[in-house]
Amino acid sequence: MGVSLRDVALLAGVSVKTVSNVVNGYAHVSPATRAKVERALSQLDYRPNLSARNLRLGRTGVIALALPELDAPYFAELSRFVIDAAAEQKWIVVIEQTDGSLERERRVLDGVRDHRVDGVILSPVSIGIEELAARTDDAALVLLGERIYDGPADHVAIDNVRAARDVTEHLIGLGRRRVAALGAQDNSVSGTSPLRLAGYAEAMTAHGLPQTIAEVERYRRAEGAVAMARLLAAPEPPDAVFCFNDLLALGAMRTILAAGLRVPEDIALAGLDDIEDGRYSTPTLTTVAPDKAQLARIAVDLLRARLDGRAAGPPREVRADYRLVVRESTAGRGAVR
Amino acid sequence: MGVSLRDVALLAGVSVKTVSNVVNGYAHVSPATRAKVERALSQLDYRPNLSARNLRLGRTGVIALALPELDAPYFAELSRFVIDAAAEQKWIVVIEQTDGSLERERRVLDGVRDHRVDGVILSPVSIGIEELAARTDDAALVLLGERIYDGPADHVAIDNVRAARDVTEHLIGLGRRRVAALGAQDNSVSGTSPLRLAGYAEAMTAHGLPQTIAEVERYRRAEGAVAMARLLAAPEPPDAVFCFNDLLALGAMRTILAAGLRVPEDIALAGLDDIEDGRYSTPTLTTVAPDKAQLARIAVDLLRARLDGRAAGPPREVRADYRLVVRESTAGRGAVR
DNA sequence: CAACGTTGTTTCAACGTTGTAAACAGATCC
DNA sequence: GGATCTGTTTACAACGTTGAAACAACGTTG
Repeated sequence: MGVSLRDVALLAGVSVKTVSNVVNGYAHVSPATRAKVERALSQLDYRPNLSARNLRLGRTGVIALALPELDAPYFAELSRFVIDAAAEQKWIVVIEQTDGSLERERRVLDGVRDHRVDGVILSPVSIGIEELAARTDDAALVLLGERIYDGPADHVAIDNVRAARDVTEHLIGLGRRRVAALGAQDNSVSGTSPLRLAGYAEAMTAHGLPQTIAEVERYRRAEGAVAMARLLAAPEPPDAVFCFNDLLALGAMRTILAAGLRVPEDIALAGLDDIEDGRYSTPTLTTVAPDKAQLARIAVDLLRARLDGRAAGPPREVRADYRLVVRESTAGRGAVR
Repeated sequence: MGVSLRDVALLAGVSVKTVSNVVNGYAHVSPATRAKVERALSQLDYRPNLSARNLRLGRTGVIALALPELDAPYFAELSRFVIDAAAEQKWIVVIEQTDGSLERERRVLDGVRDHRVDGVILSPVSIGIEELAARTDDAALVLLGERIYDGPADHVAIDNVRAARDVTEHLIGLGRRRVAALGAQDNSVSGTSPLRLAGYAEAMTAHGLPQTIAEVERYRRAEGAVAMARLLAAPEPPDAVFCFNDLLALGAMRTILAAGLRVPEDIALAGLDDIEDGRYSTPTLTTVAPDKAQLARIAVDLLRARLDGRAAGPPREVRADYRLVVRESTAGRGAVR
């Protein structure tokens, strides 16, 4: 085994606890001993044994962030923000990919009981409200995203319905009338698409416009491209498309441009997520930008509240901000953001 | 805190150690007590405290797998195999993305000293042999990939030079004479490209053929597409291209097809990595398939050897197998694999 | 029947850390 | 000179676990 407090104490000629005090920055240590200890510390290159510390403190200092997929840019970007927000609490984040599988989601939650992690931030896909409610552990848990509202745990998300309505309104505001929605899903695993569809429908209905809906299986570029091709093949192709996320929009954009049509002149295009790629596409992509940093911070704060104040309290529902970012794909090339 | 052995022991009316014995499947426990204990165990839903166990055993049961990027399909696929191989040792794998940054690579190695992980499987990019050799910790470390050979730690990789030569020979064997290499890098961070370039050069020289080399910055689809466009624009475009990985090849394929040329009739195309996408592209992609499962298993085995037998021993160099997988992109559509 | 082995169970100590409380030294006060 | 306070340091115990050793009960052997 490595160097322990005992070894350092022996070398410095003080008690183990004094070394511990120095390591933890305890105030009342005389400059002389502090110097002495610090010399011994660096001489032996002491590193605290985290297992021992965790055992003593009853906490691991690790939280899990469980997401359905990491290769989706939105989740990858969100991860960064969570890691940063957690770092401020001196927490380490382990990221788990669930693939949306029930078994994996369960296993992540078990991590709390196994004392592997102190808490979990979960973007649930398969696991149900009932099962979450049935869990007896006092697990600190924050739910993320659109799948579960008013569940048995703290929850943070943007207002998807309103966001979708805003984008749709924006497209209608450009004078477009044949505004299509791209990204509906009939496999109801995702909680996202019904909400965004609802927002779209609200806006269209409010303006007395007919709805055109293209379905996809998954939120990926390729699916966006294929679905867009179907829309183009219709007798009356749309003059604007609201894609339920940016990846779909980028796929759709490729199809439109490949067909010799122009964005936004022939078809205006908007997405949702504000991923990096959309800022550098040609044309750049209008989108809804969830405040990812805020989202992450809220999730971490909710977790901390549960961990600190053992105070149970009812689950909290929090909305994160978002803003509509108008770029070239709805404003014409060369337009200023 | 949760349920401890003590709680279970109290309920079952036995000693703490007996409960521990049952939990760990120790042989000499009478059926009667075992049943009694197991009832108490499940009644209280006991979960061992890993911090305590780790402290006692001096091991964490966790290893780190540190890769430059996870969104590259090759690394993503490799991760799976490492996780599986580690699971057989009852090890948990935490995956760290280093982005090839020196600081992150160092931090991963520090994980060993912090008792966060028992060992590390690292695909090094920035860290140098000298620094690795200078590390005083007895860290169990296995290096992966092409960057460092004959370093101060165990190492496993495929024979890149030979693999590259084999592919090139295959292309030449098709009767092609203007065989280009796509994927050279002048920023020498990657250890991969010089090796693959050397293999290509060996084969070309052996057949007295002139070399054509296209450079890229990173191994991504888009770069492959752009580099291929440059090759096509040359006065004498190639009739075969060996791309240094599959992503580059898939990018190149898009460019070729978009230019109205046929694969493999006009230009034969081969990659290296055998990623999923290449099996479903049109045409399917000829490639070198490193035995990823074997690669992963060897890495894990090397690590285990270091952890079990404290026996130091000199660093070991191991070569993993690979095979040339001929698909449509060099064998004509409809050809059998 | 004493010595010995086997099986089942327990006691003890230790892994490295930190909170609590107490001990200690020195300064200040009356 | 004793009491009190402040600042610094220490002894102790405990977190939950498991290896080593001890122990008890029982059967086997010479």
